[in-house]
Amino acid sequence: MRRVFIEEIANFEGEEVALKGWLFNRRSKGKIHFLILRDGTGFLQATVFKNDVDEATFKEADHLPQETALEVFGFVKADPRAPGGYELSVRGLKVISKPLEEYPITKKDHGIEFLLDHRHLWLRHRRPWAVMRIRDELERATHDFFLERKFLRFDAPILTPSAVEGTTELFEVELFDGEKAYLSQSGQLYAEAGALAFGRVYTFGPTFRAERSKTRRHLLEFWMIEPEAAFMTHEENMQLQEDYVRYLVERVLDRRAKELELLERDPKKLEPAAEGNYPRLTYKEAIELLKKIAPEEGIEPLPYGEDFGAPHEAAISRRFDRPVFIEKYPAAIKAFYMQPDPENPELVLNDDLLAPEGYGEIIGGSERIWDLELLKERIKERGLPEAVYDWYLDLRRFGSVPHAGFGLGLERTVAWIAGLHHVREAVPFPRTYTRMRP
RNA sequence: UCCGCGGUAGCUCAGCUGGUAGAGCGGUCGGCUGUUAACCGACUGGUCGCAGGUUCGAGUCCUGCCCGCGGAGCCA
Repeated sequence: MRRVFIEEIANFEGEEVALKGWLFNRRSKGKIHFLILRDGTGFLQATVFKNDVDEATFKEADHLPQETALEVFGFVKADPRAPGGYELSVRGLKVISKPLEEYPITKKDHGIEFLLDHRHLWLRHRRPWAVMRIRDELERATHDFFLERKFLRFDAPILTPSAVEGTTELFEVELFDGEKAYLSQSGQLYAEAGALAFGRVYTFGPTFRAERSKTRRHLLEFWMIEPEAAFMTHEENMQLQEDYVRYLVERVLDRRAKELELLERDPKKLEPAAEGNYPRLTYKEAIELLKKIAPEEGIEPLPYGEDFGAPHEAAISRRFDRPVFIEKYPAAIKAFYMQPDPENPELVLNDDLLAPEGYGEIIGGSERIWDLELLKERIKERGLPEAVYDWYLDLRRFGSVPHAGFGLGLERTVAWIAGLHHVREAVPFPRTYTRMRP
């Protein structure tokens, strides 16, 4: 008998098959038991009729606890009463293992604290199932997109000697004899080295920020995709970002419709993002827009020269049906390595991409300073230790070229596309200011 | 770090001006031939976050601490 997976069950209508998985839920109706099975690829209803199986099997099926591991044999039937349109008409079953204790996650009413305490088990349930499959799709789409564009996958180190931007808090790691290293907060500087070696690269890896942040947009450990390309201009950088995000959304709409439906995420809200034509505001225009909409959004307008807070970003992003760029910020509030705008050296050639519906920033990018003297000057101005950037300055000493790149936060992108309230649901085992377990 | 809210059964919560600890869900057993978080009946279930104080008496009032949740700042 052929072993099949729930995902492909429709291909086996009328056939007798074997299914290996777990009991997700059980309902009984006298002479029929309904077993809801899961096998990782999906969820399927199995019916056990009294007349279809021997007496012992019928009785056993009515007493299987939730999360029993089992192998089920039966015929695949199309039935409109079955969720998903197909069900398994059971002829026999074999228990592989029974739970030793009562399974803690029940059918309803759990708070987020309890669920996160049991994240290792919660992952078996519908919502995490849908979210993780969307995350997986975004990861695969990322590799496909950059492969098509001839970007080399380039892994940046995780243990690093110092901060990239010198501002954010770092997690310290003890090496040998009192020597210290830090967990990477960005692969960007290394991606720049890669861009000058391979032309176009992207990193895809974990990054760490030791910030005592307690918001729906922050994790201590998150995954970032950081493309970097030699000779790429600010304009081309923004176009690449738009193409990339568009591609991600298209892929999820195309291949993860079922998961979106399960999450009650309306695909119509994502369709504009799959079309492109992302609006572009300059920092100055964004400040003006905020002045206009502040009263109805119930926020304070922002004086020119200050960086947007979360409520400002949310307010701006709510005005558009698709992601919106904000470009050319004042140099003073941005990182040291950003290239000045030739039209106004007070500004830099950078951009943030804000996801709609109030989700806010998912990308930060810029053209990088490629002139050695200017870069040295900026490092000095910010009071950063020049010695640690010595190798980075080498990139400007030997065959320096204009180049640009950006970083996309994976969990924030998953949260937006899947319609989640908090990024902690966008990663299998979230690490936050208040949570390190399981 | 700051502001706000909370911690009572395995889970989600109620518990009024202080007076013998409650419900629903879950679990177990039984019933039911199409359930959709099924339904019906019975049974099962407590260190009221921790420590101290006030009181004849504290889940309830007071003080301190711990933990969590929501938000801010910082950022992707």
